[in-house]
Amino acid sequence: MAYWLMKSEPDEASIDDLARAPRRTLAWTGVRNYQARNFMRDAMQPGDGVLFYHSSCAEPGIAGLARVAGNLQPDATQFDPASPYFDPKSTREQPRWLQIDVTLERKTRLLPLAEMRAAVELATMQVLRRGNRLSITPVTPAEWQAVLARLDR
DNA sequence: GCCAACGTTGGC
DNA sequence: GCCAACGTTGGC
Repeated sequence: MAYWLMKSEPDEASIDDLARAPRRTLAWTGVRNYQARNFMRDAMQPGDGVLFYHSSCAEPGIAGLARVAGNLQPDATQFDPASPYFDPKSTREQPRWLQIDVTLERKTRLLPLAEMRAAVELATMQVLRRGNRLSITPVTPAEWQAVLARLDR
């Protein structure tokens, strides 16, 4: 089993939105970066652990634990001209972008970005790398365990 | 709102 | 294939 960190802007999809969703599951749409898409396509498996991260907000940080539920398919928003994620270069025959379902495991205390940066045992996390902009990044088992240990404090 | 960092685009 | 210009991300 693998682990991931997935960024979401709480204005669009927050941990509470996920908690309120039917079966506590949301389709992860709007990924428009090839590297992140390829993680969904090639590496993410149902059951994988997910650190749900709030970005571009007042209090960025990890807000909960989730799980990859599967159901990989073309991202519906790329075909919708009304959507900010509309991609005119994408076709139903050859879709560019994918979505995958994510299910909430549990909401946690917020683990703020500042605390993550200050934590020696989390220093290797990709999301903390300077200039990192990937919305999906792999998390090592050691990092996962370290985050869990810290969340339960 | 600012700005550094990065990805993508498109001319050549 | 190079690379400058541009757009986006995301913390502050």
